[in-house]
Amino acid sequence: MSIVQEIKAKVAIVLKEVYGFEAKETDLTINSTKPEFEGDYTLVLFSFVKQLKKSPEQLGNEIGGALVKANPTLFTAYNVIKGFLNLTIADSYWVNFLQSHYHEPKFGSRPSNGQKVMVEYSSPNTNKPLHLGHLRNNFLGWSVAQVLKESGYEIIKSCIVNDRGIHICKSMIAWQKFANGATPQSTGVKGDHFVGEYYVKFNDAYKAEVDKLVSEGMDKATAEKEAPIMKETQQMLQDWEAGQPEVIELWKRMNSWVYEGFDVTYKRIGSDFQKMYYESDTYLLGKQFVEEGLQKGVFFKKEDGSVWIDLTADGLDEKLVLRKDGTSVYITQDIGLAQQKYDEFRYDQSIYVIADEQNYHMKVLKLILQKLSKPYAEGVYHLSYGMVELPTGRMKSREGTVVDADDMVDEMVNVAKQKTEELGKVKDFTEEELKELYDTIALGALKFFLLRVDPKKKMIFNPEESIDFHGFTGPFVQYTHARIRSILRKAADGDKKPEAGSQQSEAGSLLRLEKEIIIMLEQYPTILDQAVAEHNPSVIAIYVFSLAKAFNTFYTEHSVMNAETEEKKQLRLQISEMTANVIASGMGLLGIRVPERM
RNA sequence: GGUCCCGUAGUUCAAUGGAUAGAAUAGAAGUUUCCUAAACUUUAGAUACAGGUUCGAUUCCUGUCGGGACUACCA
Repeated sequence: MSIVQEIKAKVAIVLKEVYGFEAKETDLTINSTKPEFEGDYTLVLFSFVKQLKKSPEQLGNEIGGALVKANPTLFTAYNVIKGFLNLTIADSYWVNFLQSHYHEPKFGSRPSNGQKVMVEYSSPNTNKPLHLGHLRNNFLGWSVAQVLKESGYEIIKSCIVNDRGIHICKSMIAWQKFANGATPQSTGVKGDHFVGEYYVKFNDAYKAEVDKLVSEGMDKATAEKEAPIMKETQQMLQDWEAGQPEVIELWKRMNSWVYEGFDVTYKRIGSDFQKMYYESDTYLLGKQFVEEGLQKGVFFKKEDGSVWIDLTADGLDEKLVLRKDGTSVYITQDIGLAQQKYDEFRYDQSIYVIADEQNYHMKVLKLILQKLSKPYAEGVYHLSYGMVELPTGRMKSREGTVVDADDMVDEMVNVAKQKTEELGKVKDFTEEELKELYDTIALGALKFFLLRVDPKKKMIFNPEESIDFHGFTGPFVQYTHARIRSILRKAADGDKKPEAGSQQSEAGSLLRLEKEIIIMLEQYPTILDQAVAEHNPSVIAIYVFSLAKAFNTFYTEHSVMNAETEEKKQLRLQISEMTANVIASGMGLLGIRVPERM
């Protein structure tokens, strides 16, 4: 039980015994006490002033007095300011907490709760390389999965690859026309980038053809349909669906280039999946549900044979689920895939990490599944995240403003290398160690940058200002960790190691900065609960930064190894060790490694 | 047109309806015979606008203004 829960329980007892008032958990608001007041935690009194018909001051004094009297070892003091009851927790409580947990590397993790959650994320198209937006998706999906895992859920990470469709055929047509048989091997270009180049070439050629037709007097809409290269592409899609061997072979060949490229990127950024789905396998799956929906009266058929669902009662529109030619659309495929995932894994919850431009689509998907009475419908959760934008607005591939994922990582590694060399603190590192350190710092900076913002909100990335290594950043937290590890190494080298429980209550009263850190450490499990409830890793990033910041302040103010007494030294070593552990765990949940030295 | 989201320091981000709206960065001024200065300290700077609900509103409601997404027999 966290200290806040404990305070709430004690307050509830007092309210009942003194006033005969049954307080609900939600009636009680406990906040951290503002630094300008005396105390650690604060009970907000206004909410039951009315029911108890007393002034806030009187109420505060009565409750405070009763709390201290009933729990003299937990509360040592209280004061009332306006409607706020500030409570001071006994130092012995904090020291006791520290001594029972400082040596746990996995403090905060929970045992299995038997729930199974699928997390679908990344979901790339095989016609172009990953960009900055994909990185946000990948980091977010991976991190949310990891946070859930740490909290006791069984996790299956999955990925649906959009490997077919008109956009894939565009790269294929362009390759046929312009490549002269070139390959990633012959050109030395990474496979996904190689294919992406032909996607760009298609668009250039297409635009030229449209412009030409328009200049010959055709209107734009017609020209866009009539451009020869587009007609060829559509023909190729039909050939693909018909299974024409040459087209299939080219498709496989080009996709395999892309996968080789993706593998490199995924490995580098730490994305992994237990289950891959390919749209080429799943795009026909949903059709059987059309019949089911018609029978259940959930769907209806129009005169032309197309099938729809009426969602106007739910505030949405009519939505097509089957074309008049009998082929399925995107939403139909998603229904099929949801069923296939459920058949295979029997999940309790299925999280889709998809950008917020698809909010409407995902709402429709869940509604349809509910109306079809699917047992898994309620477990469908759209983890909607905002787009990464440039200061000038959205990234547009046509305008060449897309920030490429591989380039981004490369650039970060270069900055990390340059910075590290400037500072010259790890001159004794081997080539290998240096390489690993640069990667750790570069990805730490990038992941922290993308995860520190609430996922729901769109965020702006300015390529002009490269991602900083100072302040509210990954490297700041990593640096703090390295500093602490340095102290702990020195302590281990020197005299005896600290022993749990041996110094209880001998360290004297806690200094303000010591207590501040212990209070924060105690809050870590509560922070994890919040991250789970909100599907939001940013609360961990913010927390871990605050903790590192608090430690740095403490570190400047007080010496660990040259503490005033041996007892203080042991206490501070315990604070240091636990802070390092919690930083490492929290960063680990963000997918960020922490170095021993930097 | 309809549905939804968003407007907080110069900039990028915080704030379960709670105390004097927090950080970071950029700006100004400082700190290194002492555990890593990728650090620390001090300073200045913001809730788009107008109403309403409330003991209390950045937060909830209404309206105005501004920005964005979605609204395809594309995926």
